[in-house]
Amino acid sequence: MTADPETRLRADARRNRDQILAAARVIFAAQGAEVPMEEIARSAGVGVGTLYRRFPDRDALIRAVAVDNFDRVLRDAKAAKDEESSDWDALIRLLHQSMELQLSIQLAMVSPRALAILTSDPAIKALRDELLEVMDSFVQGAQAEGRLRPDVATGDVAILFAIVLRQMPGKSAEVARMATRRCIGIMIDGLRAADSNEPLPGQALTGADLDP
Amino acid sequence: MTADPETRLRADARRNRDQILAAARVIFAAQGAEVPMEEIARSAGVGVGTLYRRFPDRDALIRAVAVDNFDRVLRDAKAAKDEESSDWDALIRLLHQSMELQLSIQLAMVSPRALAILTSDPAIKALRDELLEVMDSFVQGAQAEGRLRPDVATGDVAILFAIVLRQMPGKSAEVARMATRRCIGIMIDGLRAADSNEPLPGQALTGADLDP
Amino acid sequence: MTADPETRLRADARRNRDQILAAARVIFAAQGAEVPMEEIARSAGVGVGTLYRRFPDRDALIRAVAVDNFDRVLRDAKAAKDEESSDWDALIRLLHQSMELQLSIQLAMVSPRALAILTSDPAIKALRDELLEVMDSFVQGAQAEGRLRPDVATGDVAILFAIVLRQMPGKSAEVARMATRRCIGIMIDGLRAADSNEPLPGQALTGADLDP
Amino acid sequence: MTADPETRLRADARRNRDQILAAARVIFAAQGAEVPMEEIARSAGVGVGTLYRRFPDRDALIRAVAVDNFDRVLRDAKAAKDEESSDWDALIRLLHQSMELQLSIQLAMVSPRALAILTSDPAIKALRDELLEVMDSFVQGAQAEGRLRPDVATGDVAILFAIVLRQMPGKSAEVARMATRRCIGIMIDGLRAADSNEPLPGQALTGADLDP
DNA sequence: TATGAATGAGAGTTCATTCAT
DNA sequence: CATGAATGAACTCTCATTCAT
Repeated sequence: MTADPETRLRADARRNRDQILAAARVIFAAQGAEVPMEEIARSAGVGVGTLYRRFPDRDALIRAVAVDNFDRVLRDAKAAKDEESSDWDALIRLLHQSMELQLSIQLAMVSPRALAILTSDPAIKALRDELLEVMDSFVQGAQAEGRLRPDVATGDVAILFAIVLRQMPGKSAEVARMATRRCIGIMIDGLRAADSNEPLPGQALTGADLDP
Repeated sequence: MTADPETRLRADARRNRDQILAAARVIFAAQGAEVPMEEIARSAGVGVGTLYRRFPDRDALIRAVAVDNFDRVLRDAKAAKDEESSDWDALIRLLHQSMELQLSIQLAMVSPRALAILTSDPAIKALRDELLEVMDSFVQGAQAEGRLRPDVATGDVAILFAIVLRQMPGKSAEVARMATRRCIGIMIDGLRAADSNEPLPGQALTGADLDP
Repeated sequence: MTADPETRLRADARRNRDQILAAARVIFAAQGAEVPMEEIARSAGVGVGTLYRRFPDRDALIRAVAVDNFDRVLRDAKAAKDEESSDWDALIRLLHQSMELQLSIQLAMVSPRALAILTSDPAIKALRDELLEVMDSFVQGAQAEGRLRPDVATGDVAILFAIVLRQMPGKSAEVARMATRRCIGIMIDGLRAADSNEPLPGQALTGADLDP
Repeated sequence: MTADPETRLRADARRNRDQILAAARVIFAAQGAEVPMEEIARSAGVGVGTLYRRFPDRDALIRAVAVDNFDRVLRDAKAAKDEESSDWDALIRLLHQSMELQLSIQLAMVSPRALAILTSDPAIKALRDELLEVMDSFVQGAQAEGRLRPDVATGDVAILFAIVLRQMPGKSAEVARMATRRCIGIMIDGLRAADSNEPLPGQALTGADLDP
């Protein structure tokens, strides 16, 4: 009955792994996934050798960061489901809360390289699919509640998430945060069910439309 | 009697310059600004040396592509101003039409490096400022027409543009185009003046808020 | 308890550093300071990467070689001071002995580039100034002894050193060595105090005259 | 009876050739023989193409500059022979006068590359040999006159010339000129016949010793 | 096991030389 | 014939990854 490999790490090794992951998360979010490995190691307070012992190459590190990140968002989503009284409110809360998402997005959308890595990893695909399922329940529920416009599907909402949450480099953290909040507000108004809306072009995008 | 240096190039040099610019535009848009110079040269059908003769280094090439691009968008914006019967319509048209913008956005927002280059170039700043002025007239006009919600300013709209138009790597061109159009539709609905809107948080963002 | 960074290198790194310095010394002396870095690395038995890890760029390597070299000459000069019974003899010995000087000279006088690097480095300037001081004491002493002609100063002597010791490329080592020894002999005769000498033109050159 | 190819050049071509040669002489003397061809062309006021039409490659240009230069020195030497009343005086005059030599020296001694080119060109070898013959007559005559020390031969004197006349980069033209004159003075004193001289080591170096 | 040194492939850039205008 | 554009090999430097200490 051996446990998950990560579980068996010695305490210090464990600590190293966590520090590396935390450092990589911060650096990836701020500068993208192409930073020198040495910089990540330094910022984690370990040598490159240690980094490579834990993550055999850059891809593995990117994957680990992504898994960690999707995990957090998924936990957020489930909490929203449990704690909010309507699906519309859960959706809105997730949207407002998930700054975590920014990193997934940054990773997934900024470099074709990172994207290729992520979409080819089954563990990540599983997490993403699970997240899409939760969102799907939000979307359908909110439409049933009459609060989400009926001509969108989960894919539309996910893309809007992704788009709005992408990092805005070069703005001060202050401005970026406020701008993001305002954009989310506008987006939510655009998603709200309303008679005046002209129908959107094309077909509603489902979760499946987001694949490769 | 213009003496623009570009004008004085020999016919073949001119052709090469244009091909390089076109190739760089396509490649930057698809893969970001960090692609090997050799790849750009090859795709333009010239040797690296030629590329470097026209653009002394990568920064110069990025700048040239950006200038070219802002130029096009600015022309679009002016055409919209002249040909549409209301400012709201002009704004909508610019938004729908300016796929060109995608490249500016890609360049400006994807890599911190490209951003630094662009914001430090006065010619580009001038073009950007001019574009913001045109958009400002659209925004104020559309608000006067009662069709654009009053709690946004030009900065908000520009950021939404930027955000929505960023390339979505990894999706097929087909899906990406449709998704973008749908997102724009939702965004426009969110921008439309409506009684039901809750007020947005913070202050309306002006063009000036977009600076460094 | 010195903490000189060089002292803290791991044994193998230390060895490599020394080999690189030795190889560079030989190659710079033979071919000037513009040789491909790869050639230096190969001749030191390491990869380019190693060379660049120790010396961040060519300039740093040139500087390190120059410091090393001035150090040796300075040691020679001090030994001459301590061990010879007169200043004239010390001067003559230094002149005969300091084949080391050839490299400094080669570096300092052959390429404008190397010259610029060296004159802008304070550590090197300090060593050079210290060497000039020792030579100055030789010169003044030997003049007091009545054995060095009175119408020269340290700058004259230093320039003669520099000039005579410059490498003669293309001659066999054998011929070059002999030719240098003969030139030094002639030069010494020219420096010897003698009634028959016509006065030299201009003012005696001091060490200060050698600055930029 | 076609003339020397150079003679048949059209007037403008002739002018270009001369300008290139003059520019190259100046630049080689100041910066060595490794300067970009484009810089030479620019400074001559022609395009690179023109430079290459006249001189098929860099080696040819170096050779042409060297031939031109040896020519001048040889003319100087012959004038000295004709106009001075003793061989010693002719030798001294040549030494003082031949700043021209600086360029030959610069070319011949600074870069192994230039040296290789020069020693392999028969036209240059011929000129050099002719120059050595004239100097040889000076040396033997001056020794017969009892004014030049008997333990040197033409090779020694030529090497001293070469050594002393090499450019001193980094000094102001003012200082460099004065320093050179003073060094020549010391050297001449060292060459003067005198009882006090200790014999030089080794054998007197003849012109033949200067080969490869 | 952790560290940081060594390696070498590859990217950016320069420049000698050729060739179209 | 003059010009300056185009080419590509060579060089400098960086960084992912491996390996000795």
